[in-house]
Amino acid sequence: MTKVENIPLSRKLSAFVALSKADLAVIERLHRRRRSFASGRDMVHQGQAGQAAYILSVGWVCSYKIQPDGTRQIVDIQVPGDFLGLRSVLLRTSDHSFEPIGEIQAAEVLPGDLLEVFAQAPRLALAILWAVSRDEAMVVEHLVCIGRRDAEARMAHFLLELGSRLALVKMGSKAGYDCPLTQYHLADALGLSAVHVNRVLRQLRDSGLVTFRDGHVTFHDYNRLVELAEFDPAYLDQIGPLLK
Amino acid sequence: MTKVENIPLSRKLSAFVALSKADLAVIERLHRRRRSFASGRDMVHQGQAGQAAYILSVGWVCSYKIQPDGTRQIVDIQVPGDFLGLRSVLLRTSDHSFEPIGEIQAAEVLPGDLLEVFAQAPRLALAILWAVSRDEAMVVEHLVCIGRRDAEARMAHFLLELGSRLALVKMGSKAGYDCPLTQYHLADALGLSAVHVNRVLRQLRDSGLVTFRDGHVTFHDYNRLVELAEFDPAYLDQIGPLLK
DNA sequence: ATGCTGGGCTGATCGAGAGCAGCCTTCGGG
DNA sequence: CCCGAAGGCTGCTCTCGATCAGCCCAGCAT
Repeated sequence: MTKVENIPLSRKLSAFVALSKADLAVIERLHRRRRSFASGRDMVHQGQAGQAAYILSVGWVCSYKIQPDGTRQIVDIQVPGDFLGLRSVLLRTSDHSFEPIGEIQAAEVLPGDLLEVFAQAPRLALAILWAVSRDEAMVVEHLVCIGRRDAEARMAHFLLELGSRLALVKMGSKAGYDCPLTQYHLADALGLSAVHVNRVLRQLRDSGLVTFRDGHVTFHDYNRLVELAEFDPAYLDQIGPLLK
Repeated sequence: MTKVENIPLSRKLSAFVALSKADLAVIERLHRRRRSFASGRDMVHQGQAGQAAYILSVGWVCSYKIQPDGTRQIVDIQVPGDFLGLRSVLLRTSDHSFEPIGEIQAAEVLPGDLLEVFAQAPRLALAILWAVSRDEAMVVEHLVCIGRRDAEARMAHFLLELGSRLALVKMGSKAGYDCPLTQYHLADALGLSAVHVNRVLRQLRDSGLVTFRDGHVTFHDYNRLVELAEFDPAYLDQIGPLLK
């Protein structure tokens, strides 16, 4: 068993709140029901009822919605330390599906566990609420990206955001990060065709900004990329006043 | 002062939970700090800190994000009974702006009020949490629309969703509803140009599906429109198991 | 009365990105 | 050893929707 301080969720929250021993103990307890899921097989399928939530500890997951015509839209990517499916605990049925990208490990969280956290570790509960708000802010930013930016900016923004999120859990830096996504994932996330994703990636590579290749993202000129993407990490970095 | 049962928030929540006398009393108390806002003047500007949240009682509001290049994306529309700005209470600064569409009235909600609700009316608190989740589900659906549907389907979906939401607070039906939005609002919400919005509206009108004109939306063939939009109101209608 | 502004409407042109078609490489399984 | 599938890559054509330009009408301020 990894040390509590190295559980991705601890790392992520620690970046914003000083976690007490008690908080860490609760985080550890939350991870008691470990589950593994195989690549590609949906963990939760849209429309499914009575779902648990999870805390992702190893691997990546994407949450998406499928249209009747077969096209899909990836709404969000989860990386280690992220919650997933919290909303399907509150609503009866899940409104979207979750697909593991590669083998993953996640801790199952039942409604009862949440009540426990809220009762025993209010400070941690607040931190979780904050994390949920942040996820929501990310979805909103994603919406803006798709609605109002061109393909190049979308891609740049997406890769930068992932970088920032991974940096929080020590899995990436301004130099780059490992990334198990395929170009199809990128297409489904950004509302583009796979073909066009390929071209955009080449464009970005040719202009010396960023390389996406062989499961690795390498930033060549972080600052110029930020500029191109109009990437403002404020919505990722800010901490709530209630947590200070 | 209107009767509590007719406050839009009561109407909306009543559609899903049986509210007790005590719950209604709390709702009434939440509406004690009434504010009016003039058309077009942002109530909250993106980046502004230390904001209150509001419960909208009269009029419509849109929440949007402005890009550096001036284009804007409307993320969501609020109609009577909706919360707005709840997230900016939890995060330090608001990540988007709110613009009243026409004169509006809203009740100010301070962080303290929320704590009060959670302490005194846990059932109502759950209902609020549910409402927030539902709002989130709407944003996700919006994202899918923009990412993976063409202009016509987007428009149809948008008008239908608004219709369903308004029906909840008795301000609309399958026949139609009053709608203060301009074609510019539609454009900014759907990620289209105003010009194209106009064309799409004409198309929908010419094919006898729906008319958007003079501040009124009229459905001519609700079922065919639902089909065109692939509109599935499941994400709007479902109630959480915890509330039953 | 006259201009001005906001909202709606239309035509013509242009371009980003979709769709289609096909090729290459790698990798895992019979 | 071969085959097929998955992922990546490229060229060509075509379409959806952006952009530009301009007109119309109603309301209102001067």
